Amino acid sequence: MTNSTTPHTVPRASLKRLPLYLHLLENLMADGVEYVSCTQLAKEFDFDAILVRKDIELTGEVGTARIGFKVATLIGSIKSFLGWDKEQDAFLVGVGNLGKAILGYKDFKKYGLNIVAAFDNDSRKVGTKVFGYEIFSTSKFGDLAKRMHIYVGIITVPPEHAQEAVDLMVDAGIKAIWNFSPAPLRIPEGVILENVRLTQSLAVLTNKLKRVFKS
Amino acid sequence: MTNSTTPHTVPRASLKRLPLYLHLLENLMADGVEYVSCTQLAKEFDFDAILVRKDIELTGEVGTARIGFKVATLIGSIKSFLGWDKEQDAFLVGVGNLGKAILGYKDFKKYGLNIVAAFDNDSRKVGTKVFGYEIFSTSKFGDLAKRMHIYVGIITVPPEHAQEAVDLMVDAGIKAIWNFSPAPLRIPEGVILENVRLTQSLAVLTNKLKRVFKS
DNA sequence: AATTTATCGATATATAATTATCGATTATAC
DNA sequence: GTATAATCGATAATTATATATCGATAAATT
Repeated sequence: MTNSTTPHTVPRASLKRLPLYLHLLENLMADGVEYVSCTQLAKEFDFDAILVRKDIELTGEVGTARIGFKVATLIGSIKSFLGWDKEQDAFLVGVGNLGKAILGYKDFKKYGLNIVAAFDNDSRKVGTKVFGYEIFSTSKFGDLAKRMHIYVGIITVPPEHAQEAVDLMVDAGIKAIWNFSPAPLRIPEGVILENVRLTQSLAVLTNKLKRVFKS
Repeated sequence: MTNSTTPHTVPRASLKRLPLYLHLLENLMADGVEYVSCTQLAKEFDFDAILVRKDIELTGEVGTARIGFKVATLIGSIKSFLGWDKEQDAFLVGVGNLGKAILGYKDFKKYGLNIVAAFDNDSRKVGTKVFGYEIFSTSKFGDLAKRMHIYVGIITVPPEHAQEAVDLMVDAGIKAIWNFSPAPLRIPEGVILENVRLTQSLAVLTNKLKRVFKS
């Protein structure tokens, strides 16, 4: 279950495929399926079976020939490997359209992320509630983060305020930042920054589309 | 400006870096900067300068030694390479929290994506307006898409309805699908599918965080 | 019980992506 | 004017990632 031979560098690509497997495995589990092979998993995603096996290998899980992996324990291994087995509390800054959408998405809890409060600069928003979350003034961020031992911050502010939000979070002892703003951000050594950039994904789409129309 | 030596396979990673450069270049342009070198660009993102040069090479743009690239023409080359120089009309299906957030994000137009209408199954939503977009019944999708020559579809429905949305779009002649649902989707040959999976990004974040807390 | 088949883990190969090297070029400093 | 330094494009080397091969193993088939 635990992995004693974890390599120093986990391929980012593998890390991104594991949630896909997990999602499918949970469906299989719900359907009462007990065992699954890499071949089966691979078929679902049009991946190479060996690729899936190597990804699973990262989690430390071992399978049995001709049978595959036990669905229930594999789910546990992947969750544990991703850090989704124990809940991480998080604060969100920026209650605009995107911030609201994230607050409204209840499933993050299944992925170990528990948003506990939201913050905004706009005094008209402060004090209101969004999907059950009270909106606090950003001036309260540091105090509350320290008091509640929050280490994860989510940034959904407009790009021109994104660096401010980062600084606020860093000062408050935030260790990992999930950033949805398109601005390039500066963070000190030791703080983790993970960006969600919609325009990057759009770029891949439109570039491919361009070539479709060309041919 | 145009690129006669485009390789068959554009590295996806390059495609995702180009919008980063573009964003920065537009800021430089606004500041009146005329020329920029790969070294400068690389410094902004903590990339290797050679990596940036190779990415730019893909767009077909050529620079001059000791000077670099002309900001204005480089912006044009990147936009053209990404297919962002001419507008693509798009339909969005699924006006929930995320769908609304995307409808409210006006900047996509800058990236060549022009959302023209939104669709939802929920009869209570049909006929209402969200950020100026009228919400249509999904039953109207095919007709309107064909009539308006729409080739791009955006999926922001709950995962259990995502495949339906894909089928609807494919039947309507949609060529490229930008999918925000976490469900694994089946598409026919020739249709482009680009997924935005928030849980993948979250996986990278939490896995890194886990290792921070371990050490 | 022997044979076949699917799948495993381990190791090796191939492909893709990134980084390094090098000669050429052009502004800046002397 | 000549030397110096920065940066280019092109090519080579390195590293990372994905795929292929192979013996071992365990169920299914005969």
